[in-house]
Amino acid sequence: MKAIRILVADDHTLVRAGIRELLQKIPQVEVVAEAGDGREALALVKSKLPNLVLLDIAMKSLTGLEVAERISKDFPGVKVIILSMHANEEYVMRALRAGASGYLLKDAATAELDLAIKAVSAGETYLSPAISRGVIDSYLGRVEGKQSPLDQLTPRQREILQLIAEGRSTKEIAFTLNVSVKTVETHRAQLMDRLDIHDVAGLVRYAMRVGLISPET
Amino acid sequence: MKAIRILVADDHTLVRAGIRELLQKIPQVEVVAEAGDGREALALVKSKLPNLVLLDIAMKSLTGLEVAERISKDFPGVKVIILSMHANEEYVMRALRAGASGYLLKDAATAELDLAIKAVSAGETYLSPAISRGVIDSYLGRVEGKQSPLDQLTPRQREILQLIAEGRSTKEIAFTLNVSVKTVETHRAQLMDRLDIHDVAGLVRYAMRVGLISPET
DNA sequence: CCCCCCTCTAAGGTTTCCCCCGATAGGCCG
DNA sequence: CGGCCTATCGGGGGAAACCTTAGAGGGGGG
Repeated sequence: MKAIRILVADDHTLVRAGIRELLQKIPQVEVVAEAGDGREALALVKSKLPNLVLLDIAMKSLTGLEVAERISKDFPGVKVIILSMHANEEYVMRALRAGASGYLLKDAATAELDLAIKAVSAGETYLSPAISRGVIDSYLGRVEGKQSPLDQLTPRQREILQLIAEGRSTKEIAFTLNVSVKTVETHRAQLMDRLDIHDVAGLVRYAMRVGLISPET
Repeated sequence: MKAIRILVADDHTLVRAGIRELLQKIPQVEVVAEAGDGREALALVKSKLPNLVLLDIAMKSLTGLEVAERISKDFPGVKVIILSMHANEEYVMRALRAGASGYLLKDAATAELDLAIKAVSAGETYLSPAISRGVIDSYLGRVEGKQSPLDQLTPRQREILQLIAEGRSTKEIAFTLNVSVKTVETHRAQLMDRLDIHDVAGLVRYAMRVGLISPET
């Protein structure tokens, strides 16, 4: 049986290296690339075509959720496991909706990593015990998923909102996304319109509320 | 030469295991124990008497900073390196004051781990480059130290920072405070200079960190 | 099948704001 | 007294935001 080719994406170099070491001890697993942010992760998925991607949820430039969404759209064969520090139900829901096959807490047992990878590779879904509990509860309680406020934005708008909230200037954003400054201006105007927020400060606070960025970003 | 005996404390099992793997690849380093929270770390220091302790800053029951403080009081021979995700200057200062000999960012290069351990074992102090910069700056600015983050701003500057973070425009602020737009601009420029933050988004996040505003504001 | 809506892209023109310079006046401290 | 810090303003030029308009492409409904 051939090895499972894995891409690891996490913005903290040490954590990433550590995970990589752990993975290398698992037989039939090969780490083919590492990414330090969301955009890089996406590019590497394209070029390396891994079988599975381990995505940290809190990354610069594109969140793990955003990346998961694109992967499952553009590369349906590539499995995604979200790595997160938080058992936040909102995150879990968004992760699953974004097409992730697994959601692993960073304080999971080491053995879970192995388990999760094997399960997901086999086409199943793996959730850390601490959160599958919550998902089941919510399944029993309400089937109707409450929609995230971010759903009122297009993916492009979310992306630009995140970059704005990270403090990037319009020019930088335009350069990063390879579009013109005018385009970015339009997106910003439109997303501000939709959110009914008309200043940068409000955007930053909004982005923080919905988890697009953290205060330390 | 005998091995450096190390204790690793971090509440995320996966991260801890990863770090352990990284450490085991360094010659003359032996991981003698792992702790999942602050209290456990302290107990293990007592029973295992390691030469060096790697402490995550964000731990349950006792933070890494508190643990560091106790270690340097009760076991002055035990060196401490703080591991943190944030280059937050406040944290760095508290860590150093708590007796830590090193402050390592989790997004540090893998090689830094080795470097830091060697330096600290030799009685020196190691700070990740990204933060030693800030420490040096602040050393050059004020030798007597003592700054709770907001204390470096004048009352007027704090007031204006808060209004900016609440999303008020320069013009509105000027009107509210009964001063000219130019005055507000000057204050803003000066406070940005002091905080070394050069965009509104950064100001908003800063204001939130220090509690000047809340996400719901 | 065609048309309309949505999304992403973009430009031109106007307005507003930001930044770099400088300046004055009062308070505080050695 | 002579700095140093704080708070207060202004001018001018360049950069950025804002308003309007619009085309290309995808997807759904009549």
